[in-house]
Amino acid sequence: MRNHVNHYKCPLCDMTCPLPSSLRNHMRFRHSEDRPFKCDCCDYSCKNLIDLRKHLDTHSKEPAYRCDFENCSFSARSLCSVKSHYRKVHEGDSEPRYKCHVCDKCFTRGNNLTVHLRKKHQFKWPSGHPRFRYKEHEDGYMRLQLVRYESVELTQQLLRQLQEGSDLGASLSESSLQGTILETVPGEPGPQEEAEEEEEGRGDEATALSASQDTPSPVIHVVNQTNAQGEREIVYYVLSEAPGEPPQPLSPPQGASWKSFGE
DNA sequence: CAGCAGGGGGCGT
DNA sequence: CGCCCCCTGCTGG
Repeated sequence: MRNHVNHYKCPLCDMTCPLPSSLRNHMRFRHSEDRPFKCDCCDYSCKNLIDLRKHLDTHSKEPAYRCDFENCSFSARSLCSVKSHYRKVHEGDSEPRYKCHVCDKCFTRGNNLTVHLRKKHQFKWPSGHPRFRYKEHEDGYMRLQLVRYESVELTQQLLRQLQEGSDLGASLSESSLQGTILETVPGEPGPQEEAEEEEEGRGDEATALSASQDTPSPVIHVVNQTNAQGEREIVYYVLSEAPGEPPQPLSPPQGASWKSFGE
C-alpha cells in the first residue's frame, strides 16, 4: 500500500522500479526466457520455486488446502480458493468491493472489473505496466490506481524519449538519482467530452497547475504519445517538490485513464 | 451479452 | 505471498 518513487528504469521497456532489486527481478521475470524449475509430471516449467509448488498442487488428486474454521469441511486445490471461501462464508464479506471509477458499478473481483474497464470504457494498459492496479480508498472501495511515482530524472528521460520517438536509452546510474517525486497520471477526459487532443507540439508542453492546499504546485507535462501497440494515448507527468512522502492524492483530472483514441 | 466464479499461471513486492 | 492475468462454464436478463 506504500507509495514508492521509481528511480530505476528497465533498459528494455518502460517499466520503472523503486529499487535495484525489484528492477533485477523485473528483468528476470519479464525479459528472460529461462525456466529452470520444471515439473516432473508434465512439460510445465517456470521461473521460481513458489510457482512450481503451486503448479504441483494442481497434480494432486486430493485438495491440498483446507479451511481451518471450526467444523468447516471446505477444501480446495488452491490456497486462494480457500481464502476467498473464508472471507465470503466466515467473514460475511460478500459485497462487491471493486468499484469502477467511471460508472460506479461494483464487482466482486478485480479481474472482473478489469474486463469491464477494457470492454466498456476501452481502457488500455500503460506501456511498461503489464496490468491494472487497484487501490483501496477511504470508503473501502478498490478503484483503479491512476498514479505512479518516478524520479525527476526518469521523467525527463521519458519525456526526451517520447519527443525523439527513438530507442530506449540506457538505465540511469544510481548516483544521478534524487528523492524528488514524480507522478505519472495517464489521462483522458471523462466520458462526456470525447477528447480531441491535437498537437500540443510547441516546444514546452508543460502546464503549471496548483494542486491541493498543502502540496507545492506541481508541474504537469502533457504528452501525446504512441504506445507499444501503436495507439495514441495521453499521459500527464506530474513533478512535485516534496522529497519524502508522496503527497495527498491530489485529485487527478476527472476521468483520467489509459484510454486510447485509436480503434 | 454482462457479470460471477473456479482453476491455474505470471510476476511485482 | 498476494494481486492480477487469462480461460472457461454457468446464469440471468
